[in-house]
Parts: sequence; C-alpha cells; structure tokens
Amino acid sequence: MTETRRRGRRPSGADTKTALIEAATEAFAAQGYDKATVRDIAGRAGVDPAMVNHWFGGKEGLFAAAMQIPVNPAEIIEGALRGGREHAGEQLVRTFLHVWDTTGGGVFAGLVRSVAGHELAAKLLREFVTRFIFGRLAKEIGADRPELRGALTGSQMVGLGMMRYVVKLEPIASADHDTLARAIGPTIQRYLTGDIDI
Amino acid sequence: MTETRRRGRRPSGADTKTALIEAATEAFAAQGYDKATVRDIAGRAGVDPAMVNHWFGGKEGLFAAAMQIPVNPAEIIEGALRGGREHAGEQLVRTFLHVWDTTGGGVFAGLVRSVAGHELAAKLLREFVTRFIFGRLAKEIGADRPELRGALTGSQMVGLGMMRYVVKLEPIASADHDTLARAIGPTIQRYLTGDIDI
DNA sequence: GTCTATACAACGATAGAC
DNA sequence: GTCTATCGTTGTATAGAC
Repeated sequence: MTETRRRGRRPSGADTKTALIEAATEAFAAQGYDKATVRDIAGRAGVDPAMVNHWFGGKEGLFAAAMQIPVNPAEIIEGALRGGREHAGEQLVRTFLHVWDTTGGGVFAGLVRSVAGHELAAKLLREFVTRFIFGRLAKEIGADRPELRGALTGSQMVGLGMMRYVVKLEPIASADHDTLARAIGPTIQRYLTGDIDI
Repeated sequence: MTETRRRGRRPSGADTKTALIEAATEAFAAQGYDKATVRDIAGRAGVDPAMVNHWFGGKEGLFAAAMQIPVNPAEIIEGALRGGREHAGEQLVRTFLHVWDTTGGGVFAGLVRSVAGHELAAKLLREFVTRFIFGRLAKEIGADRPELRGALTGSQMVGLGMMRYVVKLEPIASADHDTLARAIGPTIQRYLTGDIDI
C-alpha cells in the first residue's frame, strides 16, 4: 500500500522549499534543534531528505531559514576570520553590517519582535546563536571561556543591530561601515581574544 | 464664569498620578518631549502643573514614568560618575544591572517589545536615551563626539539587556554583577573616554 | 488634630517679535 | 536692543482625608 513517490523532477506547483520550512519551523519549535531530525522534517513535508541538502546546504541552513535569519552561519565565521584572528573583531562587524544592511533592517526588527514576544523564539535564537555563531567563533579563535566570550560578543552585536535597525539612533543608524568597524571592532576583538579579566 | 477649582486634598478616587501619566503619554507621543508642555499636560489632566513636580520630580520624571521606564535618569548619571570618570564604565554597568535586576527582566522585555513593534515607541525611546542618559553622560565626561560615544555606549548596554533579560543567553543571564562589570566595563570606558579611532 | 494632596502665585530663564 | 509671552520650577496657604 505504500505508494512509491515518482523519481525525478516534480510537477511544478509543489513548493518544496516552502513545505520544508513550514515543517522545520514546527519541528524545531516543538523539539529543539537536536531532537528534530532531518528525516522527520522531510517526511512531514512529503519530500526526500536529500532536498534539505539541495535547498539549504544542510540542517543548519534549514534551521536558519526556518528562523527567518538571513544568515548562513558558516559565512559569518568565514567572513570574521578572513584576515587572521587579530582582525576578527573588525571583520565580524563588517560582515554583520553587510548581511543586515543588504537584508533590510525590517527583518532584524521583526526578529527582535518575535524574540521579545515569544519565549519559544527566544529559546530557538538562544540555541542558534550559541551553537552556530558566537560559540563556534570563539572556539575557532581558540581562547579560554568560549561561552562567555561568545555571549559578550553577541551582546555587542545585538546591541548594534538594535541601535541601527530598531531604535534607529543616530549617528549609528546612518554611520558607514568603516566608522562602526573601527569604533566597535576593538570591543569584539577584546571579547574574542583579549583579557576579559575573569 | 471661570470656576476656580477648590484647593486642598481632593476627594479620593481622583487619581492625579494616573491622569497625569495618561495625558503625558498622549502629549509626548503626539508632540515629542520639547513641544509638549507641562502646563498643557496638567491642563488635560485637570490638575495643577505643580503636581508634576510633586509626583514625578519634574518633567523628566513624568516622561520616564509615561514611557514605563523604571529609571530615574539622574540616578543613572550619578551612579555612573560615582568613583570618578576613570571608573565610569564599570559603574555604569553596575548601575544598569542593579536597576533592571531589581525591576525584573520582564519589564525590559516589554520595553523591547513595544520599541520593536511601534515606530512611535522607538522614537520616544530614541529621544529619551539621547537626551537624558547617554548624551548627557558623554557630555558630563567631556570628550569629543559625544553623540557617537553615547550611541555606542547605548548599543552595548541595550545588547547586555537583550542577552540577560530577553534572550537569556548563558552565561550572561546568570552572571554576577562583578563578572559583567569587569568584562563589559572596559568597553564602556573606551566608548566614553577612550580613543574610538574616528 | 495631623498629615498631605492640592491650588495659586510668583520667579528666573529663554525664545521670538518688533 | 527691548519687550513680551511662555516655559519649567518653587514656595506657600488651604481644604479635606484620616
């Protein structure tokens, strides 16, 4: 009785990406990142698990897409470390600004709204940030207390986003990337590699 | 024909404070801080302008109350500058944590929600922060580019609040004040008095 | 009778008109 | 430069709650 799905390209109209994102949103929200499985999500969406790789580059990408975060975690890390660890601070600021300026500030504001409004969204963002971005970045840098360093880094980056995209406080809202990178870069650099006086 | 209001204590039930806050919320929202006058607000509330001073300590206090910000601006400044300008960074972090830990993180989250959701709230917060807290603090310190310094300081403080009270990312969410003051204090100190490499 | 929330009057500062 | 209107704030007397 198990109807075998036909191979090959499907008839158009079945939006595989959308179906996957919807199924993933439910699954991640209900079970968290670890417990939600790609196979289960693909099953709910009625598509092959390989589609996750094809469309989102893997489980991480699907998670980011489900959270409506226009960021590929790997790109953030790579962008920050380009130029060596002694420039990671400035580079991270530049990468952050590039990503969100391109996306449009409204998306950031929307993310903040959902995080501030729903405990569930906060939990998912917590998991996302911890696991993919700042924790990994701190470990990549190779310093002590990577969780604290990552969280401190996150606090400054989120604060930057709040000022630039949500509160729109001048002169941060309109400042060019160079100015902000030079002003905030050293803060991130210290959080990542400096002496944070534990 | 002008009916002179009776002096003396009013019959109970007439809540002057609430009436003032409601009138102030409307007035500040409609006209901004400068254009809204104490006299007009008191008039709308049907009470004497002197009540603003009596209940809120002045126009600033009424504004803070209308914004539901449990912070007396003057206290922030005073708390940060206690100990001299070379310790203003650490002190500001400590004062910030003391105020919001006492209030309860939920209030901070609510403020973020309203700011992220309503452009009007963002505008008022912008005005509040610019005028009363960071701008004044930066000028009090006496450095160049006070607006940029104030905005940078604000970005780190707001980010700290987001991590501790909204996202609740560990280890920031549970860290003691000393740890955070030592970790973040130098950032604020540099923003306020250091070389921000313009 | 005491306490306090209140109204009224007046002050110094400030901004704009002329 | 002066005059005026209006602002935020302060001092003080009083009426009513307790």
